[in-house]
Amino acid sequence: MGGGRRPFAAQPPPRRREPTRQLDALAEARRQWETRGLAEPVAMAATTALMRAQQLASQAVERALRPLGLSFARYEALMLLSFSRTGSLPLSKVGERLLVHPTSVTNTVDKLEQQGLVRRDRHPSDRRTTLATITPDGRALAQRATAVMGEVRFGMPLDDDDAEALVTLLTRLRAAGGDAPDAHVLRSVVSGGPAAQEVQ
Amino acid sequence: MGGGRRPFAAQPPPRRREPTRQLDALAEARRQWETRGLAEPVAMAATTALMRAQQLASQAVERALRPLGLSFARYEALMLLSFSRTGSLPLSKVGERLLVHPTSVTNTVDKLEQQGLVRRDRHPSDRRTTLATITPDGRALAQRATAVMGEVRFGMPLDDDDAEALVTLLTRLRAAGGDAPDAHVLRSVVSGGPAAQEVQ
DNA sequence: GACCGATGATCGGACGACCGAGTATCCTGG
DNA sequence: CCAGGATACTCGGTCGTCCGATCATCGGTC
Repeated sequence: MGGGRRPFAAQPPPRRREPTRQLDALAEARRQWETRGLAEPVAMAATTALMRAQQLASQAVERALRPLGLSFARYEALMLLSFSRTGSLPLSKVGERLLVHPTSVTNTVDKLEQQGLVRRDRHPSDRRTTLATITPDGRALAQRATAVMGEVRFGMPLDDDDAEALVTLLTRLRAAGGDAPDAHVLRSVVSGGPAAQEVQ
Repeated sequence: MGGGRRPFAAQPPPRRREPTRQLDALAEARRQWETRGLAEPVAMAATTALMRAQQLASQAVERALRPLGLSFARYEALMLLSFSRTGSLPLSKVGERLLVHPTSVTNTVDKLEQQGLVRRDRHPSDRRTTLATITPDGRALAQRATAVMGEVRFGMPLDDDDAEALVTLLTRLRAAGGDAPDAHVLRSVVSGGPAAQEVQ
């Protein structure tokens, strides 16, 4: 993280080293692709655009969160816990919701635990599973972080209309591309809708 | 990287451990956001969708490239060099085009060099700069990799129409969000800033 | 009740990207 | 000609993610 420019006002421009920008590297890449008759130029353009856009948003978000001692990954985990009824979830559940690898969850929770924002508890009945429980400090910080995230619009420079259109396209992408269900079980239980209820 | 599911056929489903999917964690997050009246729900949804989508595409791409011993970062660098007239570019140029931090370029070129795909040369006139030069092996591998990338459509599950729409939106995002022109203006203005503490 | 395939979490290792610093080298204004 | 700032690259350290493998536990089956 550390390139691009912070898209949003809020802060005074922090003097930092960054990859100097070129006019449009992506358009240039696409031009090359088409000129040379390489395969799937549109997909190529879409993927590279996707990666750059994510990079930009991610950088903006990480930058906003850093003063609070959080990363986006940890912030997400914290919010997830704060949404749960009891303030705690099995690590496996966290990974499932956040779509990250089990080892990443272990990692993230390690950090949050060191920071005193989360605690590890035993699961009452299943001794394999560990529960991550948000602490009062964790809740407090999550709230402050959410305020900050709102100020920078989550690193999303588009206005709500465009952002909504983006969500539509990306939802389609995720659906087509593998964000697929192992959810048969889950789904039937929860009463059919894609927008499932609170899963605990 | 190992989450999601590989959206494309090509390989036989490698039995691997992956974050088990849940129906739509993102829709759920948004529901929570709106229910609780938190700030900027649309931006939140767009950013999280962007990150997941990138993650999916990235995983698909990395997975396709791995058998060739390449990562997407290295593949991009290789293609960039292969597009240049002489097959070599200053490292700074590479970073600029690929929008990555100088240290990342050093890193990437180190790896490519170890693999014998790229060579480091002296710049004829400027002794500060190092040229990365693609080797014949590098060209050959880049070509094979491009074929593979075509087969998996660069990890892009959308069809060309949707992909094109996505490119349009993301281009707007990048334009609005900081993929901005070169920085001389900004630079000069910034000099007065006190120790850049970007506290909000 | 014992077996054996799933499941949950962790460890060690690898990558990519970043930041902060530090060393050369260029270049320009006085 | 030289000082001082800009530029190019590199090193050391952090973070997040993934993979492969390991260990304990669960749970269904025979």
